[in-house]
Amino acid sequence: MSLPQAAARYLQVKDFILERIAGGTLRAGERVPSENELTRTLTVSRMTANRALRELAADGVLVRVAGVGTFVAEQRVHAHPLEVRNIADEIRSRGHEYRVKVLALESVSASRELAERCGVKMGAQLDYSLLTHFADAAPLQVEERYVNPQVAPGYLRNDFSRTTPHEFLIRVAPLQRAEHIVRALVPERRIRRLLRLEPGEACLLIMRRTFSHGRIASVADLYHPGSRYELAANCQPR
Amino acid sequence: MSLPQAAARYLQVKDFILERIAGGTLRAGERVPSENELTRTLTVSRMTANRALRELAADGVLVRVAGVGTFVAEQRVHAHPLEVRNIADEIRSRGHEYRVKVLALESVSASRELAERCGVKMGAQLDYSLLTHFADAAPLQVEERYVNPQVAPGYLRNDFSRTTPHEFLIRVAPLQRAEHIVRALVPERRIRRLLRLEPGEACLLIMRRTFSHGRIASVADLYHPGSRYELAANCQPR
DNA sequence: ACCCTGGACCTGTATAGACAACTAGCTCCC
DNA sequence: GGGAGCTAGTTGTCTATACAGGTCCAGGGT
Repeated sequence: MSLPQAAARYLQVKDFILERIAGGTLRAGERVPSENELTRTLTVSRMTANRALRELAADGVLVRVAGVGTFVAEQRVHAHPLEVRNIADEIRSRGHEYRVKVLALESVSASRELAERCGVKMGAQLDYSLLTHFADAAPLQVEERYVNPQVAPGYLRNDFSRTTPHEFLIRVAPLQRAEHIVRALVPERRIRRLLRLEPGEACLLIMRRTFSHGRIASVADLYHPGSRYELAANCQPR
Repeated sequence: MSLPQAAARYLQVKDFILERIAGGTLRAGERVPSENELTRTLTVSRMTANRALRELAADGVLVRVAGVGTFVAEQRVHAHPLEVRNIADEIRSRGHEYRVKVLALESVSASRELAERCGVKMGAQLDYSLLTHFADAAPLQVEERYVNPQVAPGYLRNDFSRTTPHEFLIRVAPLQRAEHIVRALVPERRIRRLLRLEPGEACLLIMRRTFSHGRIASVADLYHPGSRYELAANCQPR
């Protein structure tokens, strides 16, 4: 029986910055408040502000120049092999119209199983979303996602019609590593209906965990209709 | 005209740890000196030691457990993204007995469709094999493969009980590049029976093309039972 | 017109001290 | 014998303070 532990102050500072970037108040190239300004406005010590800015810089979110200031980094493209690409781009690049439907968007308390998968304690709050991505009129992906707000804050306030979860996460919690497990299955009824699967149609499930700041930023189950989706991957051995 | 700037002390501490890991003094799972120990032995402040260990943990080199200590992280497997590993090794490494059954092994004439997929002219001769790979008694992969004898000769004479197609091809036609397409489906009856699928069970299909000497060496369809097989892939962006 | 020097402000680093939360092991008491 | 509670050690965080070095600009001297 304990009060929800207040987030560490350096995390609050990071959130302060990340929210302003995600919300558009701070744009690429712009100057973010200096350590001393943060010390005054957020009443934290300079070392705490320093840690926040330093970690954001290490993650590539900010760029720091000694003697000058700290700036929002230019957006960098994260195209690495087997990156499951942004579903919106993927759909648009094939000449279809992209549309997303938000079926759920809320904060949930982690069950034991979920907590283990997300690397948090049981009962911790996680941001949850359930989306369907459409190519023209046909559903192409059901995305069920849990986001750790400690790592990627502000997820629930994202406007998914403009920014896909993928895009949001890349911006807010720079991708360090991703883990994929791919399975084929005939899914439960809920997913079948959302994907409008034919009876007996299979489904490609990609279970994805993304890491940022050395922690799990997000856990996603991506369901795709077997008849209309395939995953391509190229390997260049070295 | 300045003396070579001494490295920051937290960097010296990081090096101290990294050198001991590289040199074998510290092995995976072993405990590294605590912050207080480093404070004493290296005469740095605890915050400096803390920063060094914290950053190494963020990089995945160390694992820290509050109240317990700091440990060298277990070696991360650096599997090539979506490299489909040798199925025999994969089965054996999970503690199962590997067995293969050769269902067909012959030379065939390429149909129009097949010729296109294999990058040869219609009617060209291709080596064909149909194998089932077993883990203990259960089929884990049905492998249907076409090999271009111009690129990888001698395929039909291979002893598959000793050398998997994968191993053979790697030896005969050095792998230059691989192309994968992954699909989920409920397969045709022939595959269902070979994989002993439950009614309505899905199947993970990996369609693989390997390139050698700039040409397509082999085209393979790898069918896996959805309930007993999953594909793992990790991405380390750089 | 040019230089150059100070000061203001910034990041980068280092330290000492403090408190919290957690863990493992020990002791003590029942 | 076993459970409760204490304790030492560990990580995690926060603060106040200090100094070094980089950058930029304004103002003054040449």
